[in-house]
Amino acid sequence: MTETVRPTAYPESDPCLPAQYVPAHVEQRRYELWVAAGLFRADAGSAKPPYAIVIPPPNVTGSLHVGHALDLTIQDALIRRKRMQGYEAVWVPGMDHAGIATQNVVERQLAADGLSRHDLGRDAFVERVWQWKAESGGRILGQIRRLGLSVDWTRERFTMDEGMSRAVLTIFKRLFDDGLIYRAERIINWCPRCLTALSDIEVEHTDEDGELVSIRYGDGADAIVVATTRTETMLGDTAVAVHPDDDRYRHLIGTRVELPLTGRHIPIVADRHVDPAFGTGAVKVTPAHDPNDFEIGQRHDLPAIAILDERGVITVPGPFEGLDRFEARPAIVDALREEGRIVAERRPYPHAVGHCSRCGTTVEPRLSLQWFVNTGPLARAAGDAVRDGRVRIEPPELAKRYFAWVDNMHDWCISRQLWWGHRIPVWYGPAGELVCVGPDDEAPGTAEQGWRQDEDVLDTWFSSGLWPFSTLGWPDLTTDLERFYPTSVLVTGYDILFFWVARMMMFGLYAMNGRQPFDVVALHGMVRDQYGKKMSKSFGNVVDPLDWIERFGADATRFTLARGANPGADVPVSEEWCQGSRNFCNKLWNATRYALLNGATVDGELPPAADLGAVDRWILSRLQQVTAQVDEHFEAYEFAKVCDTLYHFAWDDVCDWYLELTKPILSAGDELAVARTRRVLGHVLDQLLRLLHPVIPFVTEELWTALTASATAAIEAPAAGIGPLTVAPAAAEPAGMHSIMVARWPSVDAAYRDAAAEADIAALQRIVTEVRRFRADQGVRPGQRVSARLAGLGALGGYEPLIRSLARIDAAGDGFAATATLSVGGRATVELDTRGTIDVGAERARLRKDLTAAEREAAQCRAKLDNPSFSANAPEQVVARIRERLVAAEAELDRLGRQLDALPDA
RNA sequence: GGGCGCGUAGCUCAGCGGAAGAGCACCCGCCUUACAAGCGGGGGGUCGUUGGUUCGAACCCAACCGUGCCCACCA
Repeated sequence: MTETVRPTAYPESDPCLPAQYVPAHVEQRRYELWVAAGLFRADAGSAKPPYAIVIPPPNVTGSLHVGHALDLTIQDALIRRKRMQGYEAVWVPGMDHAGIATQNVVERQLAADGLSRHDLGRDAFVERVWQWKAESGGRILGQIRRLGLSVDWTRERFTMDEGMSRAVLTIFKRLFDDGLIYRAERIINWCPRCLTALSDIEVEHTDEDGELVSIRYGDGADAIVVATTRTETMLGDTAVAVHPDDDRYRHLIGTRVELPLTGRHIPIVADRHVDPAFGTGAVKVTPAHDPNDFEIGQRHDLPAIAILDERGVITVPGPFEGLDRFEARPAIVDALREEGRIVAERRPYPHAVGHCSRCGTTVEPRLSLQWFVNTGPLARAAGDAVRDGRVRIEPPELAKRYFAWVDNMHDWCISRQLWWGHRIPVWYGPAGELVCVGPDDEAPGTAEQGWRQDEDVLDTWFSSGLWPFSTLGWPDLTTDLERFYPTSVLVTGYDILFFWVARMMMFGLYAMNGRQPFDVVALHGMVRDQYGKKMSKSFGNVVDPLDWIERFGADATRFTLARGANPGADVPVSEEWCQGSRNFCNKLWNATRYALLNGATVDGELPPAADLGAVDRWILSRLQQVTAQVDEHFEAYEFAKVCDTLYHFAWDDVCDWYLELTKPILSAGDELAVARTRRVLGHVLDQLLRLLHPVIPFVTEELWTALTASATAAIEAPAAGIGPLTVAPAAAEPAGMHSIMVARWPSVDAAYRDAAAEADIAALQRIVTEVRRFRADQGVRPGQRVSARLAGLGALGGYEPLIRSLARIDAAGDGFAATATLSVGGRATVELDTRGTIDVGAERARLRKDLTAAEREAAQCRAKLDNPSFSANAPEQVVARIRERLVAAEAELDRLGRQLDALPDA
């Protein structure tokens, strides 16, 4: 099968790429080609091993920020690599309806028109949210494309779509039937602005300066002093509690005391919860407004008197009625003071206060009737799955946090007094019946018959917790579910380890009969600015990934993020670094350009190592090493190391040395050697581009296509340049579209590991660098020729022309006089004729500096070797290495000394 | 109040028991025929402090100082 391929980023008449890479010419077009060719689509029916990732669904509200870009880049890199490795890789995209967040956004829009959701009514409001979802969601999908993410668009899901809703109903019913979902009156976190219950994780604690007020309840001998930061709740007190063993109060237990301002008398009870050492050792008990007090109330059968309405306004008849809770507090303190009840005021008194994570309003503990998940058994299973190794958390340190959370989880309040979300599938009948409805059930009765459905919706995290299996078709036993569950890895920020990961674990294990939702949880950190500061709008350091994509390209943006991504570590980024990444892409572009101009090819077998020179054997050996390292780092989710390894291999080894070393070879005219090096050059770039493709997909695709296509063209029609081409896919690759996406992931070929070649080229590099350094120290102009004699090259003898070319030194002719000698690695020497070029003062200074260094080195080695404990305890290898160092240092000292003596006087 | 992590070159970080590293920034010199989004060379760190373990410590242990994050129903 053949494909017509048209290289696109450069004119057809010009066989060479332009000197700069322009991402905008490539990215969007290339993405559409990939989608059109179906390269992102997974086939559940294939025989390949499965590899699956579900996208952490972004909230439909808003747009993707740079944190998403990091998260998604990592996943794309994993998916693209596995796809190249021959896995059936599926990446399921989708979005989350984000109940409270989305409802807030739409309510704000309404508020701008002076409307509330109640003006529209429930149905119209929800309709309005769906409209917003379409608009906002479309923007996110566009961003996913711009980032080049290879998600399977045929499998896109939304947490509110029909299949997901069935999943929600199904699991709700099952949990209900198993007694793991219940309805109860409890103290929950209440947001008086959003007017809904919140779960524990939706509450953010901050330390605030409050006031600790000590109030005397009762009078005379029976008086008792309590301390509180929430003075206004005293209106709802129904007891005072003391520790049963507290001698100060033992005589009061069972008596009643007057509650100021109310005329009520409340009992003094004994409860072990009270800490006698804190404050006065006596606690006011307000069962309706404090979780601890609620429990004390339960134990002592105390009434719960609610004093606040849902907006936090005092409802108790009297002088404080109608006051907001924060107005009531000072008012009540004043009133108590007037009565002489205030014993002490401590201010400021710092203590933690909970805030609604969505709007920042101080949450109010409120007694109300809500739905809960009994998390006990679910959380235990979620912990065990990690403890017994079925699920691996990466980095492992973060597992401690996971356990701390999962092992101490309270029951989960799942009902929300919102309109946007999955409505709780419970109906209440005329006689107080309660019926939980599953996906296949009818409503038990009509409104006329007196039946009504629960008004509340479920916490967003309830449906997100089903994501890894509901997106694959659950509750139906689909092929996707069978093939791709458990998913391979979950990639997300450590910030939602509790919010989301723990929920998915609980539900996944429960719904899928003990099978975990994913094998690995790979956690990354937060994107920060170049000083490690958190990004914030008010600080003005927020990076918009689209902005970077437009200015530097999607690849540069991705590379910048991946380059900082070590497991669990925060990722600092800056515009300068993104520029650096852009430069790197451009470097690859130009390296390929060089290769194309010099006839690099991927056609035909790679020559066996035995037929190759040291330069080619060296770069191939390095390639094997790098391939192995990249694999290792990928498997450890160490993307920063993947990038670092490839960056240095590409830039230092390939560009700075290999390409330079091939220049003399390719122009030497030995046809066979030229052909072989062209083949190696083609191979190295081919493999390098493949290794980089997961992280920087666009530029690698563009270059790889050009490299593989033009090589064929050069053979078929060397003179014609590059026109539309007919390219046969290389035999070893899967048939289909010619794309690096379906090219095989490089594997290590031990036959090309070559320690000798690596040592030889390392020596060559040292020689060249030494000469360059000498020239720079001496101020020898780059264009100025210096003649030199090389000796002791050994195996590098054949590379003298290369060395001369790179170091810019001429052969020694008649009248050559060695005036300076460089010794490299105790083996090769370079004698230079520096007459007319040398700066004697500079040379003397250089020699003295080197001499001092050598002296220090020798002294250090001697000190070690003279230490009997060292030779007794240190491993053989270490001792041998120190001996070698000493020998080398002494030889160096000798040489430098003689050279210094030989130097003419200034 | 508990728990976790981090302090290595000006900035961001890698190294985690045997000769102090990278990127960017900085200095010097170069339009060397793939690339000035580039090339060559260079300076710069008693690896937070103080003790300890070891023949040997940036690396292990302890304390302290600084810093960040997470969890938290002691009023």
